Amino acid sequence: MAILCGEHMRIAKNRSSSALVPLPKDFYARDPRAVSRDLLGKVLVRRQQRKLLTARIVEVEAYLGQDDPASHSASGRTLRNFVLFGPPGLTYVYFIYGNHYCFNVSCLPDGQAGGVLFRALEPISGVEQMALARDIELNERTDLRKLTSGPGRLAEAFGITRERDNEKDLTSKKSDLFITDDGFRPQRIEVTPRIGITKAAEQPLRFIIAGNKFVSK
DNA sequence: TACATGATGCCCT
DNA sequence: GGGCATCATGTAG
Repeated sequence: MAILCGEHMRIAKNRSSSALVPLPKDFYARDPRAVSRDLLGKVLVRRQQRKLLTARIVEVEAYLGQDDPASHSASGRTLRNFVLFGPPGLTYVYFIYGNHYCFNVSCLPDGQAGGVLFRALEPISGVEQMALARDIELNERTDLRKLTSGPGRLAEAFGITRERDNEKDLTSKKSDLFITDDGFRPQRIEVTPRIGITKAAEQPLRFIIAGNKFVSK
């Protein structure tokens, strides 16, 4: 597949003999800004039957919790957002605009609300499965950004739904959804205001790998 | 029980 | 660049 080229090819080869290890709970038990920055360049992994879907994290947003007016946890714990108040490293998946799921991970120690929204990924493996899930025809002219560039798109490409994945432990070795470190380090990270919000819209809490073409917008 | 709204994406112009 | 589908959720009444 053409997507496996350059840096990705080298890393894929280096990694092929070692096991895929989920990032530990400690990684997520920190301020969402620190987690956001350190998530850039890591790899989201989905085990799906016999297939392995992997993609590099290139764009995320930090949501700070009860002091952040734009955060779902701003007005306290509810049936929808309870995961954000619980232990770190758990998925928070919600349904939005009657159409899309958004995929987040809880941060900070148990009892403190906060999380990171995944906004864009760069596919590494399982591109055919992602295209199938997104109902996109795959050929030499396909713009691969349509697969995973945007929060709703990446959730669909990875088959992430609230029913299936909410409150899932991303740090468990048994999980079919987790994040791993393959050694890749972004050259440069940019920080910008968050996308699509009205409250606290000016705060620089969106983190992107500079120059990566899979970043949304 | 009713209603307003949204951490989006797609299609049309 | 703008309009709009579509529904789970939270909150008001």
